[in-house]
Amino acid sequence: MDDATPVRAGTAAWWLARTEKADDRQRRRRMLSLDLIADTALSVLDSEGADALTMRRLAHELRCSQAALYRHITSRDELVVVAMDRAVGLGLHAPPEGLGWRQTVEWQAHSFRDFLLAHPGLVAFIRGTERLGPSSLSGMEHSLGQFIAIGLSVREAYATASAFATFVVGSVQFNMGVDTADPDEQRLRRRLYEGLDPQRHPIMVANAEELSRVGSREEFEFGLAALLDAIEARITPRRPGP
Amino acid sequence: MDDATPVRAGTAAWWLARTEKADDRQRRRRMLSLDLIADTALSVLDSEGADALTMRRLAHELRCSQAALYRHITSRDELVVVAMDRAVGLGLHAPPEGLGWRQTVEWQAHSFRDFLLAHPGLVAFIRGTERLGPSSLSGMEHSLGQFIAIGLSVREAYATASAFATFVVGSVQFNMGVDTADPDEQRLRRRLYEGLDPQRHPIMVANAEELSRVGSREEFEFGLAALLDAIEARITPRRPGP
DNA sequence: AGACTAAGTGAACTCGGTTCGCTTAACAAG
DNA sequence: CTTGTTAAGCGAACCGAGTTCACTTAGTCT
Repeated sequence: MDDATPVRAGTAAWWLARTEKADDRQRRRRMLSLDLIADTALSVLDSEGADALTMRRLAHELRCSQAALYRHITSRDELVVVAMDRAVGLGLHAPPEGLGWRQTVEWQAHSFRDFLLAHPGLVAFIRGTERLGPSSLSGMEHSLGQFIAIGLSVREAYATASAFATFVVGSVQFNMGVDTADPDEQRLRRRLYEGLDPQRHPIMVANAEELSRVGSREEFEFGLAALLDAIEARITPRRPGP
Repeated sequence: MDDATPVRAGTAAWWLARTEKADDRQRRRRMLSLDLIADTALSVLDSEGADALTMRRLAHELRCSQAALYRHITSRDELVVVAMDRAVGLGLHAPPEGLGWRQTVEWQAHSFRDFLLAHPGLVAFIRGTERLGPSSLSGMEHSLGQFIAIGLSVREAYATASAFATFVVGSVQFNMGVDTADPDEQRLRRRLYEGLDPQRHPIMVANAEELSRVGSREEFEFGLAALLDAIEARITPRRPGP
């Protein structure tokens, strides 16, 4: 049997296989469906985080047995991938029309970040375009169009869009679970910085107070502006001067 | 008992508590020590990935019982945090002296990325500075110094350094487990792009061939250059024009 | 009506992390 | 040297996760 090849969930091969047999499903109709499972998984994921999403919990929520779930998905890994794409399909919207490219990209970046912050359970599972479903690629498509329209090559556009996605994901992942605006958290961070070896970390010790108050949003805005500036710098030389 | 507060491993509070009682350890000497455990965990992590690192496996490797591990570590979470800091302490080196700021930062970014690629098991556990141990903060300290030296405020320097770290982490995390240079992988990606709905993804369908060949390194270099350019622009706002 | 097959079930199985009560060994004081 | 104290370590369990298996149920198609 040659189809025993272990196809990792979310890979290109996997998505191909899934879309190919998508129509075969739902002929025998019962209650359970892939979408229903994905939606339920998503609601658990959002309300109680990644750890709360267990097969038992999901089965209980759907009032079916655990084993029944395996008729629609082959593993928990796959479940997460499907739920992720569903979330993206539901939660990621196209940017408003009529904005300039810079504002559009900015809008997308913020929108993507807000989306991830709204679904903290998903962040850990995010991977690159190789692991995204069709829904997840829509935002990418839009970015590509924008970047190509302003003069980047297809290749550059892809690298640029990926860089943005990378940065957004990194930003959220990097600051997962820590509320940098929480005064208690700030105080702890200050004490941590102050307690470092002044020989090895002179700056952090000296500026503990100030550093403890820099939030994750500040860092995000800086990086975002930097990427935008870089694009601007890259396309303006080719523009006919004023 | 007020110290029953659940202190999450890796948080500022946790590191403070740990350093405070660090000297109490190792008085009664036996075979096991925190460093030994961390080193062993690391070697398992590096050679066989995050999933292979189980308490049973670790105990077997150290030829002790699982329960013995809990004399030094209170949970698997904590184990990972400790191992991480140990890895950073061992694997992250200071940049060579005498480079300009731009080259230094570039060196650091590449060094950090290479480090993460060399320890793929660690990436999933990376969090922001709030969750880093003293060793992990050394690179940050160096960056801060550089950025302040070239004219950024402490606050800006921190946001900037964080943005770099964020981007590096995001880049590795985003492309975890996918070898973009692998021809098979490229072929699959191309087929995936080609198979998309041309209505919704016209650009990706039309440029499937080209897109499938853009690697993760390309994206990384673009973003890195962008961040560096942004700093340059920020510190030389009004350079006397030619 | 009967064969076929997908959907769903309940009970297991395996393998994680973690806890419990116990033993062992190092040290300090008498 | 003995003895009390305490940290280090042990074996065996416990609990909860993902997954599989043999089986039943209910549509669908001759």
